[in-house]
Amino acid sequence: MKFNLLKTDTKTRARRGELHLAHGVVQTPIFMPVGTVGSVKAVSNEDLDALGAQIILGNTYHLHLRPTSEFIKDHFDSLHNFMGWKKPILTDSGGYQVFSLGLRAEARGEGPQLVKITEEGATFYSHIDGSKHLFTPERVIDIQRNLGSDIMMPLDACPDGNADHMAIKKAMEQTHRWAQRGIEYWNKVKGESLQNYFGIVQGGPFADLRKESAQFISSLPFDGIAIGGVANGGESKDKMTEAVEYAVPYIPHDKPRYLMGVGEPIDMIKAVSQGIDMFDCVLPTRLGRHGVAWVGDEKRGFDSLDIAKSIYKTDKNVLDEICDCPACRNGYSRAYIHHLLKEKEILGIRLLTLHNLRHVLSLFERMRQSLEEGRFSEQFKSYIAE
RNA sequence: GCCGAGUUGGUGGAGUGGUCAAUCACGGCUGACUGUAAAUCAGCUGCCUUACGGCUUCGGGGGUUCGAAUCCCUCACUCGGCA
Repeated sequence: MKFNLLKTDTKTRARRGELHLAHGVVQTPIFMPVGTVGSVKAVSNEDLDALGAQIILGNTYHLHLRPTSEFIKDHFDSLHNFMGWKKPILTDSGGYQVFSLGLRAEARGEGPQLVKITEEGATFYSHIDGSKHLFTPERVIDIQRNLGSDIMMPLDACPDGNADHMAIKKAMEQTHRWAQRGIEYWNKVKGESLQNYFGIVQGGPFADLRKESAQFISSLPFDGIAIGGVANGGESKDKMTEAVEYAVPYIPHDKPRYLMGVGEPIDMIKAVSQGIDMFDCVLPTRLGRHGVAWVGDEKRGFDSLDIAKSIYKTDKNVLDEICDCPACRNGYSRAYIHHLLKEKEILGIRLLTLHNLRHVLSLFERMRQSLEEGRFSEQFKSYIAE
């Protein structure tokens, strides 16, 4: 893989780059829509192309359970062929799923027996049929090799962000040992593979742990460095920003940096100013399905509208006057989309999903453009980190 | 005109003597959602009160009863059937 740094902002750590992958070049900073089970919910590949998506996510956990990575490998050779998506794909490792399954089980009082983490890996039970599975650093690489993604993520231990220092340190150290094993395995099997393998920094909200983790993960020959565990368990926005701040200085400049699971437009602008290149988040798609439209921009401010509320019943405006998404460009009114939501017509959530994805993707287009033209910190001054 | 069935909160519709301010669904309001077990989930939804609690309700009026949305009488209206 090649990561070209094209330009660096003079006032912030923001950078404009180019990620060369087997299925194409990704312009950074970039937002990656999430397509967990091999589908960005409610939209097609053609939609994603038209919206300007350059790379999407798939998930090891879900695709392993169904239809299984072996099925995809044997019958279609790759996830790309299976779903018909020609641009790059990043596959997440399932570490986060193991974490969130455990949290859900705990919330239901089922205790931790649903997920068990040992030195070997993470044992968990399928949410589909209850069958028992073991994810190890090696197994998770094999699954992602079967899927043929452009970027693979390693199995990591992803603790509750509100856990104490000792628990988060323990999870971080586990993540490091698994990272080491993953790298050793990958070096053994990768051969001429064009796939890339990123590392994940953990350490929760703690400066010492984030530094230690960033240094350790950066010392391994990963193709890029991700920062994980910043959007789990409802930490405050400040802690999110601080966690990035603690880690970034110890991540080398010549590797792409990926902030996992973030997020909201204003959080991503801030993180770009902190030197992050890549983002993914379910919010634009999930909120779209839940009736919410993201609107606004850095000039007017950002806002979100709950279109299902009755105040929009007679609103003839499009979702966002300045938006160039298919819903806004073709004049679909808030009143009509409100009606579609009330009727539970699938077109409603589809239009909102298209709109929210475009909202985010066009924000990144503006950030890249402003970086190229040297006015990033001016254009986004209200939203960048101090 | 006669016979029968019915009239419950924004809507549909339970309830057929006390545990009923009244199941439930829809609608309404509020909130949540961040590497997707989510086109999902949670709370509120007669009036007053932060709460405890209090108050007025089940077509109108009257009655029986310690006690009625539930039983009786009557009036009004709705829907069937017969004329």
